[in-house]
Amino acid sequence: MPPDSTPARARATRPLTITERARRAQLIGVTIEVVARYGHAGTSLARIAEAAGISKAAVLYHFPTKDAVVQAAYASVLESLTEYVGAAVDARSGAAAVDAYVRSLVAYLRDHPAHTRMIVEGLGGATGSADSADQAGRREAVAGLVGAAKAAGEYRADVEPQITAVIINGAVDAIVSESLADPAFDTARAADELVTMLDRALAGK
Amino acid sequence: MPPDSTPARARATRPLTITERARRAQLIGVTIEVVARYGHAGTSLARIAEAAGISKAAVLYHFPTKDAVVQAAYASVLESLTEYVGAAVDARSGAAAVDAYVRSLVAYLRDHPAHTRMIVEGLGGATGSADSADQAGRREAVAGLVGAAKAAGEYRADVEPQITAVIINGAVDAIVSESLADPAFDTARAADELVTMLDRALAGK
DNA sequence: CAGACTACTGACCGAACGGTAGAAAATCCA
DNA sequence: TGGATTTTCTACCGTTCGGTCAGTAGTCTG
Repeated sequence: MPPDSTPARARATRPLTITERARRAQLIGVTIEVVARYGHAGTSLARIAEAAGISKAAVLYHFPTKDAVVQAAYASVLESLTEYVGAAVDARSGAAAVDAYVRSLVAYLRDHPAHTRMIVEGLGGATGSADSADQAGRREAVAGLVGAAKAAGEYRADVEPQITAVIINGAVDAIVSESLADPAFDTARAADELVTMLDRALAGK
Repeated sequence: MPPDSTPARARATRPLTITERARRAQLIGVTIEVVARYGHAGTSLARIAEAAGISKAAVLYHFPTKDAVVQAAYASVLESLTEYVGAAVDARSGAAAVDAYVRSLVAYLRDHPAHTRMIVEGLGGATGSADSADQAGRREAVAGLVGAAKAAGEYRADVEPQITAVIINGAVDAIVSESLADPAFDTARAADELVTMLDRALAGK
């Protein structure tokens, strides 16, 4: 009997049961689906519980609040995406790393529509995430890539990494959003086109 | 006594009173502010009414539903923006029109922060708008501009208008969003940078 | 001045929200 | 087997939501 007044797990990093892990994983999974389907505003505790086949109270037994569930789901998606893109980017350097960033991001999001919808929702949605911090981190990462390509002499000297990063991220996001709105949109071709444009615009002399 | 069961104005295009016009305009104005400040999810009928200094019922006297108020506000912003950008674009042709599109859009949104926040909110928000239709229209418009520049021989022959339009819109939106998150961000410089990049990437041989 | 119409209020409604309480299953361990 | 612990349930609470309703000042008109 630890002096743990909290009814929900959460406290003092107890070992975490098998059932606990399984339920958490399941709840995160269904929450991703629910947010992808109904949007942030349409994601209620009741809906998550129903999708998981348990009661609202059971959900709140595993997570302290509804927001905690959504945030965990969001973090899960972000981690998965970051790992995927990170692997692709780390395998190259210079301008090739920037190209890999564009292509892997588009590829990942094409292959994981639910994740994509959740992230797109989350970018606009207020509740769920560290939003602007995430975005700033992403910009810095890309700016780092651009800066490296510039330092390697592959990009022109007058390229401004921060601004370029904002533009690249915006272009990639637009390609992803477009493919969500119009499934017939050829994302791979669009990614190729973007890479070509970046090469012509940034490479050089 | 026309067979008009609807309590709210709305029906049969009656002349529309002075007070009516004034209240409508006021409600649209405060709704833009409220959405800009609290987001789509945080915009309740009560909040709109309070901001306008009248009761909820009074708001619903002038508009049939809450969504109608939000939609009217959204349409108002869109119309204003479209007019501004349209004027700038129509004054040029070819590649210069594309440049004007980028610059005027960034300029307008820099000068109207509340409008900007409402639009950015609206793009992600489910309730308010014809969202995807608006986006598609916007893409077509820009694709038309790109196509014209291409036909005029200012852009390379292998430029794909649709994909290019998606990329341009994404880049512009990213610049705008960035300036919202970081007021110190130099949007005019970013717009210049983007225009330069587009010139290098698309202009052609 | 009577009646109609405009513009509005406050009180209220049902539904949905996130979250809590207490008891009941299910499971584990001695 | 039996007591403790984990996991889940049903029932409920308070709040907020969009929206309705009956009534009422004020104004305009015949």
